Amino acid sequence: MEDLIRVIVFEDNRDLREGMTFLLQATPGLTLAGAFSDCRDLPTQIPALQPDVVLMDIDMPGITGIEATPLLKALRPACQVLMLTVFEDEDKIFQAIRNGASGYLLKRTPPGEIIKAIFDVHRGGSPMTASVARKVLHFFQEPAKTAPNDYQLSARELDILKGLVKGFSYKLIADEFFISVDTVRSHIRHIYDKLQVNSKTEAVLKAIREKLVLE
Amino acid sequence: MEDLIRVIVFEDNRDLREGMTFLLQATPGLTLAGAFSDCRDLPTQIPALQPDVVLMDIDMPGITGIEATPLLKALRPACQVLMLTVFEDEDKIFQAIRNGASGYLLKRTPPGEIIKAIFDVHRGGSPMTASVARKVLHFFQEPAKTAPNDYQLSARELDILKGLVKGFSYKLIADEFFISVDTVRSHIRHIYDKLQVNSKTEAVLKAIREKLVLE
DNA sequence: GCGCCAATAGCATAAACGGGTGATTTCAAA
DNA sequence: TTTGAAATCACCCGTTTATGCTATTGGCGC
Repeated sequence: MEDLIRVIVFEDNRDLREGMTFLLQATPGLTLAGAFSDCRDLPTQIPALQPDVVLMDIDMPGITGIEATPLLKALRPACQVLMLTVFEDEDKIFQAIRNGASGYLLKRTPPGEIIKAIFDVHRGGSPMTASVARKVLHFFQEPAKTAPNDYQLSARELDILKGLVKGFSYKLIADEFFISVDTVRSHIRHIYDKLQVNSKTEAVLKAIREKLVLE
Repeated sequence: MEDLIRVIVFEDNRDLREGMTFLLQATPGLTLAGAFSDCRDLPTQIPALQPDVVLMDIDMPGITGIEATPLLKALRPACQVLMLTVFEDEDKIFQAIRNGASGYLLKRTPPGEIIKAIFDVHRGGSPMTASVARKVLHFFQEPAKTAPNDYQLSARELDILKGLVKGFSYKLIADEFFISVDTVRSHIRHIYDKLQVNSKTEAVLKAIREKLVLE
C-alpha cells in the first residue's frame, strides 16, 4: 500500500535542489522520487518515476520549466505541477498556468509553506503566493479598465452596430428597428466615419475587439 | 503616526463576528474599525471608519457581500476587500473577483492564516484558499476545453478564413496568396458550407468566437 | 427664434459578395 | 489502380454593400 506522495524536483541551482531534497526526505507523507538539474530526460524520467507532484523551476538549461510543463502533463496528466521560481512577471505566470501548472510559489516562500503547498496541490488545490494571485485576479478585473466608447457613437448608431455584430444584413436591421434600409445605410456611413473603417467586417471586428458592444 | 491596518468585518453570524473581532483586537498591527452584521449602512460607515481592509461575508441579509463590494470600492478604492465565506462555487468566486475583491478565503481557514491574509492583502497580495485558486486557474486552462470545434477546415481554407478575420476583401486575399479571386470565392463557399453560415460577417464572428483562428 | 445635430429617408452607381455550375490538376488513401 | 478530397480557375446572375449627394424633421441649447 502506498499513500506517500511521490515528488520530483527540477531545479538547476545545486544548493537549492539539495535543500529541497533534504526537506522532502524529512517530511512524513512525502517521498522523493527524484531531483534533477534540467528537464532534458523528462520523457524517460516521468514514466519511470511516476511522480504525483513536480516542483518546477523556470530558468533551467535546455528546456525551461514553462516549456517542460505541457510535455510533462502529456506524459502524466494526473501529475500536479507546482512552479517554484523567482519570476513574478505576468507573462511567465500566465504562460505557466496556460501550460498546465496547478500552483505557483515564489522561491522566497518558507519551507513549511512549500511542504503545505505540496499537500495542497496534491489534494486538488492551487497554492499561490499572494502577490502572484493578485496578478491573476487583475486579469479578471481589467475588463473595466478597457477603454470605453470614445468614438462618440450615438445611441442609435450603437443599436445599428449591435445589429451588425449579430451578423444581420441591412434589411434585417431595418426590420428590427422599423426604419428603412436607407436609414440603416445612413447610420452605417456615420459609423464607418467614426470608426475609420470601410466595410461591415472591419466595423464588426473593431466593435468586438474594442468591446464597443457587449457580445 | 498611524501604521495600524484598519479592519472592518461584515458578517451576519454573531458568534463568528465576535470571534473575528476578538482575534483582530488581539493582533498587533491591526485595529478593529468596526464589525457589522450587514452592509446596509455602508455609505455612512465607510467614509466614517476609513478601513484599509474589509473582511466580507457573502450571505448577509439585505445586500450580499458580492453586491456590497463594488459599492465599497467606489466609496474607497484603496480599501482591500477580502471575501471570507463558505461558498466555493465558481459563480460566486468570479462575481466577487469581478466586483473588486482582492482575496478569497473559505471560513474553514485557521485564524492564524486569516490574520496573515489581512497583512498579505494590505501589502498588495491576493491570498486565496488553494481550492478557490484552482477554480480560478481552470478558467485560464479551459480554452483547451473549448475546442470541440472541428469543422474539418482544410489548411487552405483556414488561410482564407484568417484573411477574412483580418478584414480583407476577396481581392486582397487573392493577392495575399497569389491566387485568383474566383479561387478565393470557391474556398469561401466551402468555408460557409462547413461553418453553416452565409456571409462574411457571420463567418468572421464564428471564427473569432470559437477561436478557429488565432487573433 | 435660430442654429446644430441626430435620426430619418431617398436616389444613383460601382464594387463586393453569395450561390449555381462546371472543369483541371495533384496527391494520398483505399 | 481507382477513388476522392483539395486546390485551382472560370463564368453567370442577382443581391448586398459602399459611397456620394441631397433633404426633411424634431430636439436641445443659446
